[in-house]
Amino acid sequence: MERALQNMEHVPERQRLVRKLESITDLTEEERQALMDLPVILREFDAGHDIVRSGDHPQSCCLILTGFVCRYMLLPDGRRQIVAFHPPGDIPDLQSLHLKTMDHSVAAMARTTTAFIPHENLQRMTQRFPGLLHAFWRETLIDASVFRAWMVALGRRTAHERVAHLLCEMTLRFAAVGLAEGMTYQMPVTQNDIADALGLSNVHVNRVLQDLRRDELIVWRRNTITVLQWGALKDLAAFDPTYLHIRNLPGLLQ
Amino acid sequence: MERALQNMEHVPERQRLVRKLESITDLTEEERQALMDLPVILREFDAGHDIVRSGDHPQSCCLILTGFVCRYMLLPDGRRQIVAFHPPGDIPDLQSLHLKTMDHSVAAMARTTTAFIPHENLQRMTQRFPGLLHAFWRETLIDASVFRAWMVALGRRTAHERVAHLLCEMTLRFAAVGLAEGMTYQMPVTQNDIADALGLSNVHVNRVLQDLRRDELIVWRRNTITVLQWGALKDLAAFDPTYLHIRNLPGLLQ
DNA sequence: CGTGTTCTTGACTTGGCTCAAGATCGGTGG
DNA sequence: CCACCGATCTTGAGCCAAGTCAAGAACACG
Repeated sequence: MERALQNMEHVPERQRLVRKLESITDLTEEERQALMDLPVILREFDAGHDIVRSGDHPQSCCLILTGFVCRYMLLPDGRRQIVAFHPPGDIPDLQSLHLKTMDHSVAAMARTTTAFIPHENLQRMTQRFPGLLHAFWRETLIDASVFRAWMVALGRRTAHERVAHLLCEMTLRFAAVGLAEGMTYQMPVTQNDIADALGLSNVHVNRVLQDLRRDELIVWRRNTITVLQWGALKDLAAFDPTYLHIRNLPGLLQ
Repeated sequence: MERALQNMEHVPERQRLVRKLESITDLTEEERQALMDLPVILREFDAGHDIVRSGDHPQSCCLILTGFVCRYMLLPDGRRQIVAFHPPGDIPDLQSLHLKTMDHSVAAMARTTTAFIPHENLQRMTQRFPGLLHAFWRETLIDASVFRAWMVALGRRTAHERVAHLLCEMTLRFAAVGLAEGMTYQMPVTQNDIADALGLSNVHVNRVLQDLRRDELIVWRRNTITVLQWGALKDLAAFDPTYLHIRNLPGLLQ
């Protein structure tokens, strides 16, 4: 269930953290090495299981190695709002370094491998490498920037625009960590999950997706998404990638 | 229009920053002093004017000394989403330290005095006092936490719940920086602004507010808000203050 | 091949929107 | 001190985007 990572294990997966950080900031060779050498605990989670729970006081942060994860909040009567999605390379609860009580939960959307990094190891590393401290701060700031973009979607976009916007965002984020092949990527979410992320009902999400498929903007079969007409999708969403603060966007996706 | 702050000027207003940070973290005497001694540039803004604009590359952060400020984003067709409100003591664009391009704007909602703090001064101070660096990081993390709470409101709460939730939040935040007298505070926003913050129309906000007044949960005349029935408002909003990460909440407001 | 999950469809409902007009408020200048 | 004017608030009527409910189809997986 839970064990320390051995040297040379999961190297490509761990590099995704480096790649993620390098998509938003500069790292020195030393910093890259420090990240790869960070002692972590491996844990696996099945789809639908919570990785961290609202109210917890975590002692470590979880890096997603494989799989897919969401963060969500529940109202007392069970209404759910998904506030973020996280592909591999992300650390969804980085904030727990400073905010001791979790105000939301993190859940696996598919079978997920996580590397738990004890807070003390992170603290020690950021003391030694202030550059990494700033990289992590920057990462949380971009997190917040994405929240703002979602707020605009939730508050002021129509259902069609919201779905298109989410698809644009996820396309870029998967591409940024090297998990897209051209315009195709794997995102293991149900229409219900999309609904809870976009403040819609599952029925309505279904109808919107049918429209997008009918108009041949996307293909979405099982967990595989392909964007057929990036320009049209971008226009529909009024998508402006500035808020992702990704450097060196792939040319295709400008 | 714009000038350097003189010693001994605006001391109570500048202390609000200290007070704000102390509502969420511990400061040493040295850190408090460093904050008070920080060289800044004073600027005044009239209601409705932008303080920072989307697309800008600011070289300083703006501390709100007096007045009231919002952050907002616009869609190409003019739809507006307000993503945050900031009473005095807040630094709404603290993120510009790391994210060079503003992805949203900051606007004055009433005549507002700001203290612009050059990035280099902030950098120097946080190098000297790592505790302040962590305080500022923490502040941006709480910012993000508030965004998440707003996302839940925008995505999953009814109009009545949204309005009640916003009122609960603002009551606590004004109280935390000493700008509330009991359950009364001054918040210079129009019903239109509330609508743009909550993803509603101004007409509907008007009707909801009438309900809240009829049920004697609140009084709202001009810019003065008084919460008459904190318990009932809290229940209606299903308000849980955890997400504000405020230490030592006033007992009244538990 | 059976079973639970996810997707799809239709029929109906509704919360909140739009439009438009009138009332009220607060600040300004004479 | 009052008259005026633009901004804000209020009200009513009609509408529509998206929700709810419920049942059936397709799918994935053991």
